[in-house]
Amino acid sequence: MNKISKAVVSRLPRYYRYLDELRQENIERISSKELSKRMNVTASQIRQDLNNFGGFGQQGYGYNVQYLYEEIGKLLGLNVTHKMVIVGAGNLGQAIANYGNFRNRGFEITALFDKNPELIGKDTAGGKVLDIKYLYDYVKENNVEIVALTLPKEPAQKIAEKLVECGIKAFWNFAHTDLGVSGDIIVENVHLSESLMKLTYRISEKNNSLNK
Amino acid sequence: MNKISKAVVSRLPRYYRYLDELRQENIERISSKELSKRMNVTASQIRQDLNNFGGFGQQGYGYNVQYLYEEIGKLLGLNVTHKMVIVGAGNLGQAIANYGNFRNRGFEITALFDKNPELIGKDTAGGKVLDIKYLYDYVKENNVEIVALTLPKEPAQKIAEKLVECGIKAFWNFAHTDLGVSGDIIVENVHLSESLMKLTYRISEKNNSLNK
DNA sequence: TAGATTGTTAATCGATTAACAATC
DNA sequence: TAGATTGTTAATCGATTAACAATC
Repeated sequence: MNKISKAVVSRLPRYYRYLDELRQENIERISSKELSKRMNVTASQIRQDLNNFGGFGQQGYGYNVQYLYEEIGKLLGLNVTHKMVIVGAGNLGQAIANYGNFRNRGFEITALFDKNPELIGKDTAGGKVLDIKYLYDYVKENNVEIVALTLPKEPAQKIAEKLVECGIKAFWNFAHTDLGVSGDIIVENVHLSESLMKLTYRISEKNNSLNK
Repeated sequence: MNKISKAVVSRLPRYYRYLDELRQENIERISSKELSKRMNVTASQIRQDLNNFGGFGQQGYGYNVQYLYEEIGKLLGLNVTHKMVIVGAGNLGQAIANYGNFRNRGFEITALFDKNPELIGKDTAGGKVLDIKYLYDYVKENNVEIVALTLPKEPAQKIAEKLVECGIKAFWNFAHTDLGVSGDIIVENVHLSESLMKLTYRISEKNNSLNK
């Protein structure tokens, strides 16, 4: 299979979300044209995107909602279980641990880690908060696949490096830094402050154009 | 000023972050070439991006770090105060309220809102949690500019519509839905589950290529 | 069979990179 | 002045849209 472009991959979860909604509305089939109207994109883009992965549709019919939903789910790796732990059990770490939908989608959060004694022992929907000193043994013994980093950037960087040595190959990074880890390690960043700045950029832009 | 492309805008916060680090290292000037090495982008892209907004550099010298930092800050609207409230005072809402750096960057979080009586009255760094029934009067009386939506999608959609009627023009949306609000309303989305799916896409992709 | 709609090729558009003249 | 490095134009690359033949 050819390398799929980043732009296409980043649209897959949105297709998945819309197909889930269609499913819940008991809609059986949908054409690229109809879907394009719902999603506010071009029908051409939908067909091009899906055809990167082979033909999911049928001429004259469109796409079967349930089938396409499942196929995209497989592409997104949602047909297998992913073991994840959370490092940093503050509000953000707890928010992720307690978000039920992750579990429904095959994510198995089994523990949180923190150095703060007041948090250690606390119960969440994603398991107990453990002392961070047990982190490295834990990930090795439990075949953890993904580590979510919800802590400040300096410890995040150090801990990530040690986790790479323990064999971790995928990070969901909320720390405000680009983790400096080697190229074959997967890092998906969520930079909340950068998102907020994009919002205020657009506010300023709008204000400037009004005062022109 | 011509319309700046989305791709350029989305890179500005990252420039801003790197310039802040340079500043803290007391580095006075930097060339596009040096910065490109640090940031892992091309020097050409940096110069092109910055020139969308006018000449911030000087031939033979490069860019003055402090000056460029401030100018990008202005572009991002960080030179003015932004009043924000948070709707949904669960872990995620509290995480945002308690994140100190927002305040340093000119964001003024003055209250959270929730319908849950157990949360109402609770104190955070972003003010008290108030009963959601006071939300609409509050935003009107306090000239709130941005509303962060950290609650499930159904109430998020309804509340957003009512807030638009109250004059709110910018949403920072964490609900798993594309807010259906009119075109001149600014919506910046943070879809955590979509981010996590992009991560697992890359994990599957990698596993598939190993088993080929 | 006729109509609908995909899969896919071709055309367009936009973003990134390269090159270099301008200038500090 | 000579060297360095920007600002900016031109070339390349990639992504999106349009068009249409294939086919259900």
